[in-house]
Parts: sequence; structure tokens; C-alpha cells
Amino acid sequence: MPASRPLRADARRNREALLSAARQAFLGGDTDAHVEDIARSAGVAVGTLYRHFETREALIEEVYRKEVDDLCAAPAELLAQHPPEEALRRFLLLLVEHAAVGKGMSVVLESIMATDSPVFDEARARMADALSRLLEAGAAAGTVRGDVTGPTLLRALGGICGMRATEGWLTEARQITALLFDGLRHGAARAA
Amino acid sequence: MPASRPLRADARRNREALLSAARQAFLGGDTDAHVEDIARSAGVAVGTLYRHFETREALIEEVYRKEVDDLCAAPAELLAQHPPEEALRRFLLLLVEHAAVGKGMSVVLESIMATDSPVFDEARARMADALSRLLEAGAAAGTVRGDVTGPTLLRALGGICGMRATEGWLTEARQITALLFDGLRHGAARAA
Amino acid sequence: MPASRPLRADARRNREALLSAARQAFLGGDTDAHVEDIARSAGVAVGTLYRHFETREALIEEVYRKEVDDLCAAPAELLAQHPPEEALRRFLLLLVEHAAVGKGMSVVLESIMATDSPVFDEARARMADALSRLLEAGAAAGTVRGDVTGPTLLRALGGICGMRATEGWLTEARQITALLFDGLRHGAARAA
Amino acid sequence: MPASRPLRADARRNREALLSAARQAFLGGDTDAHVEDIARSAGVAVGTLYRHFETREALIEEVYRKEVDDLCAAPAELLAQHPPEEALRRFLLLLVEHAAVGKGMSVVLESIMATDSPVFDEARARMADALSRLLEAGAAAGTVRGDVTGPTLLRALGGICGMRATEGWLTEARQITALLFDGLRHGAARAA
DNA sequence: CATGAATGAGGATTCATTCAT
DNA sequence: GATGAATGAATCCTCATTCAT
Repeated sequence: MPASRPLRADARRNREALLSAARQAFLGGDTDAHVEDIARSAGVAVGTLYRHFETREALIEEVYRKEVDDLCAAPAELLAQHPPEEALRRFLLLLVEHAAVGKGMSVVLESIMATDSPVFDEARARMADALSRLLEAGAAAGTVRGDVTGPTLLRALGGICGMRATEGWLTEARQITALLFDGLRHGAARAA
Repeated sequence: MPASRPLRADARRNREALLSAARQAFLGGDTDAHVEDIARSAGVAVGTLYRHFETREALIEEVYRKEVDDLCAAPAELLAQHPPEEALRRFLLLLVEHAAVGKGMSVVLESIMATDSPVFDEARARMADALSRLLEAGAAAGTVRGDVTGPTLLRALGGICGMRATEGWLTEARQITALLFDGLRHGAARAA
Repeated sequence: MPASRPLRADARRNREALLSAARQAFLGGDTDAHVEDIARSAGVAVGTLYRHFETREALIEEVYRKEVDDLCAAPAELLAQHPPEEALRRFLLLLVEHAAVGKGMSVVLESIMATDSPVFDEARARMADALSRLLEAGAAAGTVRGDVTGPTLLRALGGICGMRATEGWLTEARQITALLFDGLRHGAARAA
Repeated sequence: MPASRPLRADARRNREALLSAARQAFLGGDTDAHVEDIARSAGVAVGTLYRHFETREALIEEVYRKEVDDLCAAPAELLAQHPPEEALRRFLLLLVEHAAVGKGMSVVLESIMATDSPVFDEARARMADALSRLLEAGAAAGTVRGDVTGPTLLRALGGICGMRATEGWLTEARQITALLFDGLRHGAARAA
């Protein structure tokens, strides 16, 4: 008997449906989404939701974890294929594009940084680590200033990616990301 | 009955007490503060709160309006006494310092930008205007890039000022503000 | 301003109505009575119930406290007017009669003794004290055995007064009370 | 299909395991034990529980029936070997000792008497019968008063055996049982 | 005007029971 | 027969808002 038996096919389907429905809701901006509604739009009853997730918070946490997992795979690949400076630039833009296609990056970043909630501690830490790695590689190469840390940059990105409501926000978001990137290179000589 | 009769002295006192209590609560970070609690800490009953403010949201809105009023006076003065670039730099730092001394700038900016709520529409617009004026002056002088707008910059500042919970807050905030400022100058020649 | 301002007339009325409705429900035997139902039968909404009583348990506790208050006044009076043995006999019968007229003594005693819940700790202690006083007086007079304590006797009474469901239970209750009383005297010489 | 086909060996094993687990739970004092938990501690799933017992109540009922079965065998034996008065005394003490060793007599008696639930009707009746037989034998012999019935005595015993939580449990229980017994003999001459 | 009591629509969570696998 | 996932009614409690005093 395995430590944690694989779920029955229909159970797994429901679990996925729940995560997907929650993702739709939370990342779509409705951070107060009701469990009842999430369950309903997943096509199951609340009881089923609670069978899969101990509490409402646990469900949210899982949604965010998955989202962050996806994003945190990128930096390693980028660093393998580009000079650090370029890898950083691309990752920053990746976050922005990701947010643009409604993949919910905006809410993820925003939630991660705008609250002190321990619920997001892990997600916060992992995103900051991803950025730290890029910053450190750039600093080591002398092309990015070395006095900016991952957590700090993460905060700024939260502001950028939180720009949901605006008309033409992708343009704006790209722009200010470039601004930040310029700032990061600007002081390279001075602050490294 | 005049559009807005002057309030009796005690009524005005209550109104001020309520705004002050709400400010304490909201800007102190408890954005879910209960009306009952706010009323109590203002030394009045809920009924009085509702006599002065239509709804809970109206009270919040008023708190933010006042806060933003204070801040929006600064750009004009700064522009009168400094070259545009320096005025912009000082205003950005002013926001950060303001947030630093617990005057609630962080929550103001964060709330203004992180939500789509029409409640903050006006506050958002006025802060963006203040920044626009500074950016335009800098662009006119050729020392600041001209392709960044007030609303866009406001978003980025929201990210910075939302850094409440972290250790070493002020240092990080100053740093990233400098980063942004560098970015704003960096492209001056190119983008103006 | 008094330490605890007297309640407004209508508020007190509601409070009484709630206690009365709860009494009806709990002492009537429905120990799982729903707050919603209690509120409704008191003619108020749940919110009102919760304004007067912090939790469901707090309400129950208050009901029991009042009930026990009433009963615990009796022993002192009885001892003042009768020899201890007779006072004891009368108090035992008083409990039984009290239960008989639907005044809820049965559930009170039962709840007090059949659960370990700390909710009833105080009520339990006071009832036991009342019995202790009577037993001790009787023991001192040499007419009641001295090796039975209040808490012990309280348990036995719980069994007797719990006889709700039976046909003709008052007769039975009186009978077994007499039995106990006989037992208490029987060993007087031996155990005092 | 015979009225009650003999169960397959493994089915019977499950049934026994369920009864045993339920016994552990209910008689151990957790009268609110969840079916899921009972099933788990019996090493089966809920579905299996429901295959053997129509409802949660049916399971409880069965547990109590078995417990009472065991106890109701005693009076006949005791009467065969002792004078009625002594048989009664021994049976009363047997109940107490049984409760003392955690065999759950306390909960059985308490549940049987403290509720009106028809679930326990049969158990109640059989226990009362057992006591009636002893009382009648004693009355016939003239050593026990004849005006106390089984149901009545059963109630009193419920109170005694409900004394679970107290320090010094067994001592108190023995004592009050003796008290009752004394009361039963006390009036023998008078009431027979 | 001020008070604070009353309202009542939710909202998260639990658990006996059913039924597809 | 056994499993355990799914159901969903039921329950306690919260809190913005209204309104009698």
C-alpha cells in the first residue's frame, strides 16, 4: 500500500476541476470567492471541496503554489540560454506577458506582496528566490547593479503587474518594466 | 436649506473624531475594520457614524481623499523651488518617507492601485495627475523620459509603498525608488 | 455613569424573552435546541440573541444559573425552620416537586451531573454545596449518616429527577426519594 | 432467501469489529462519535458499516443491546445461589463494579434513562425486568420493601452510575448504592 | 442629533447517508 | 461484499445597516 494511494479517477477529476474553478475565481480577481460558488462551478457540492481541501485557505494556497511553480521554472532555463542581464530582462517581461494573457500573474504577485498573510509565505519566498538568482548572476557578470535583492524587486513587480484595470495596460506594463530594467543596469558600475 | 449647512460644533467634532479613528484603523493596516469598532474608538455610536457617512465605503473614501489632498499639494511647491528632475526625485522620496512614518501612504497607494473599486477612482486620478505634472515638466526640460505617464508611474509606486511588512523597509523602498528614478532619467535622451 | 448601564426597556424585555425561550427549550428537554429556533420563539432575530449572549453556550449557562439560583435559596430557609433531618427531607422533595411542575429541575440536575462539561461546573458546585450544608447539619444532629457528601447525593438525585419519560413518574420519584432518605437515616448511628 | 442467512466469515468478522469499535467509542463516553471514525477504527470503510447497520442509531442500539444482554444474565444466577436480598445487593454492586472497570455500564445506564429515545426502549425494559425480578423475590421473602418497581430503581441506578467524571468515583458509587439498598430494606416491614 | 438595539442575509464548515466504482 | 468519494441540509456565528427610543 503506497504512503498515499493514488486517487480514484473521478476523484482526481474533481480535484482538478476544483483547482481550476478556484483558479478562475481567485486569479480572475475575486479573492473573496465563496466556497459554495467555487464548488458549484466545478460541478460538485461543497462537501467534495472539503474532502479535497481542509479549508478555504488550503485551497487558495494550493492554487497559488501551482501558479508559482510554473513561473519559477523559467529563470533556470533563461540563465542557461542567455547572458544574465538578458535572462533577467526576459523574465521580467515573461511575468508581464503572463499577466497579460489572463494567466493570473497579476493577482498572484499582488496577493503575494500586498498581504502579510503567512499563507503566501512560501510562494513569496520562491518568487523572491527566482529573482535573486537572476540578480546575482547579473551582478556577478557586472551588468546589473548588485545592491538590489530579490524581495525588493518582487515588490516593485507587484506594483507593475497589479495594473489590471487600466485601458491598454500591457503597453504600460512593458514600459515600466523596461524602466525598472534600465534602473537596474544604470547603477551597475556604481553599485556592483 | 443650504446645500451644505455649517455643522454644529459638536457635530463637526464627531465627524473629525470619526475620520481620525477610521484613519487610524485603515491606514494602520486593518482594512477590514468594523464600523462598530471605528465608532467606538471615536467615542460615538454607530448611528452617529451613519449620520455622517452614508456607508462604510463612503467613510473610507473620505479618509483616502484627505490623505491624498495632503500629498497632492506637494508637487506644485516642489516644482516652484527645484528643477523638474529634482522635484520628481523629491516627490518620489516624499511618498516613501511618508509611508515610512506610518502616515499610511503605503496603504493609500496600495488600495488605490490594487483594486478596481470606483471608490478610489478620484484619489487615483488626483495622484496620477500630480505625478503627470512632474513627469511632463521633466520631459519638457529634457531630463526625464517623456513616454511614461502618471498612471503608469503610480502603479509602480504602489508596488514600492506596499512593502510594509518587511524588515528593513525604508532602505528597500528608497533603493527601488532610486532605481525607478534612474530608469526615468536613463531613457531621457532616447525617449523624450 | 453606572459601571454597567441599565438596559433599555425593550432590550431587557428581549433578554428576558430569550432566556425564557431558551429555558423552555433546554429545560423542556431539547438540549440541542437551535439558536435560530430559540430566537424565533422569543420573537427576535438571531442577531439579537448574539447581542445578549456571546455564544450559544453562554445562553445555556445563564439559563442554568438562574434555575440553580432559585433552588439554592431553599436550604437556608428550611434549616431555619426545621430540624436538619426534616429540612433535608423537604429539600429532596422540593427538588422532585419542582421537576414535577415542569420547572425543568429534571434536566437541570441531569445536565449538571451527566456531563463533564465545565459549563456546568459552577451550577454543579452550588447544588452540591446546598446538599452538603443539609447533610452536615443532619450529621451534626446525629440523625443523618455523616459519610455521604453533597456531590455524591447530587448524583443520585440526578438519576431520580431524570425520570421524565415515565408514566406516573411523580409517584415513582417521591418513592425513590423516600428510599434515599431512609437510607440516609438508616446508617446514622453506624456511620456518623 | 432465508430470513437471516448466516453471514460469510469475513462479513461476520467485520460486523464484530464494528460493534467492538462502536462499543469502545460509545461506552468510552464519546456518545457523539462519528460513523466515519468508528468505521476507520474497525478497519473498514463507512459503506461496510452501513451494510451491517441501517443507520447510526441502529448501531448504537445493537451495542447497548449486547451490553444489556450480558448484564441481564446475572440476576437469575444470583437468585439461584443467594437469598433474594443478598442477590439484589450483589446485583446492584455488580452494576457499579461493571461501570468501574470501564465496561461502560455508566454510559449504558445513563443513556437508557436520561433519554426518552425509543432507541433504548428495549434495553430499558429488559434492565427494568431484571431489577423487578430481584425486587419481587425480595418482597416475597419479606426482606425488601414491595412498593418499589424495577423501572423506578433503574432510574436511581442511572444517577449513581453516571458519576463518571468524579475523583473517587468507585467509593462514592458503592456508598450510594449501599444507601439505596439500606433504603430498600428499611421499609421492608412497613411497605411489603 | 445621538444612542445602541435589532435585523437578517450570508458564509464557512460538518457529517450522516448514498451510490458509483 | 467492500470501498470511500460525493452529497447537501443543517448549524453557529458575523457585521453592515436600519430605526425605535
